[in-house]
Amino acid sequence: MNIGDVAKRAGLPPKTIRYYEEIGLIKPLRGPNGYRAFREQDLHKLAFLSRARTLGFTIEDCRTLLALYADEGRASADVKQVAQEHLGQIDDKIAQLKTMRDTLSELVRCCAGDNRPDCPILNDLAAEV
Amino acid sequence: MNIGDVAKRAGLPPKTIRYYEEIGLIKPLRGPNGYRAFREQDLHKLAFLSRARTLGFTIEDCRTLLALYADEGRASADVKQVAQEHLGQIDDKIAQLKTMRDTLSELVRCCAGDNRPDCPILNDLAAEV
DNA sequence: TATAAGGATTCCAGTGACGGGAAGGTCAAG
DNA sequence: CTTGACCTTCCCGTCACTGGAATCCTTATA
Repeated sequence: MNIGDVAKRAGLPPKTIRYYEEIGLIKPLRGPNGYRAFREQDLHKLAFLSRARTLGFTIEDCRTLLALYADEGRASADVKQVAQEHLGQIDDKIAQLKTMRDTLSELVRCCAGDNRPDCPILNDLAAEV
Repeated sequence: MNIGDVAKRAGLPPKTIRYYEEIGLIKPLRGPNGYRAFREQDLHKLAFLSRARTLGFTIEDCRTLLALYADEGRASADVKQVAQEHLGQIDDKIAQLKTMRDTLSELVRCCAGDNRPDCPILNDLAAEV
């Protein structure tokens, strides 16, 4: 398979696939013409990566997860730990965004949004320290 | 005021303040020794920026907001629009993170987390495309 | 007065995870 | 034989900083 085919099948841009090779996540073979020659196992890894990235895992997490996946003697506890830490970070991020949203939506609600200059949003931003 | 003083008062690292000058958000004066000489208005702008960044506005948004703040003849509608667009992006981000969290927490819940290799998290990631 | 600390300066490089685009090689169809 | 669709590598840009090196200025202390 050429990169275009795996790209479609894995749902990843060719650029991303080349990048994943560059950082050592996958190691596709090469044909005599210099083209990458992807095997089913490469596609499988790429699909794994695509899914993991969709769930927000970092590239380093993905590396760890791929290693655990390849390790038949892994403990599910190790996988769970990676996922739980990630989950914690997602929760932190959500909490942070919610705080922003609450403040912002209140400010937006209070703003007349007309052609006059007075604006509670700017007033908030410019509030004395 | 030297950069260390404004940094403390505005709650921003000196590095960030230098960066803000570099991209033209602030224009502090210079003393004869080459040190930046911050006026009250510079501090005020930095506090504004600090607050706006806390609310998640991009640097370009901040630039727009500072310009609107400086424009006595602004329409609050313009400010409101910037805030509303940002609010929309925050909401999108939250929704995306929530989707991740829901999937992830379910996977984590199903994972035994013991010393056996079988793991629903990996099974999900490795699911056929 | 020498010196040492602590702050200031600039400049360069790196972050994460790619994306854009140039310059060029390869392949299948007409 | 040419066209166009692929593929290759290489380098730069993203966003908003952060770290670190090398150097300069100021202030406090021995």
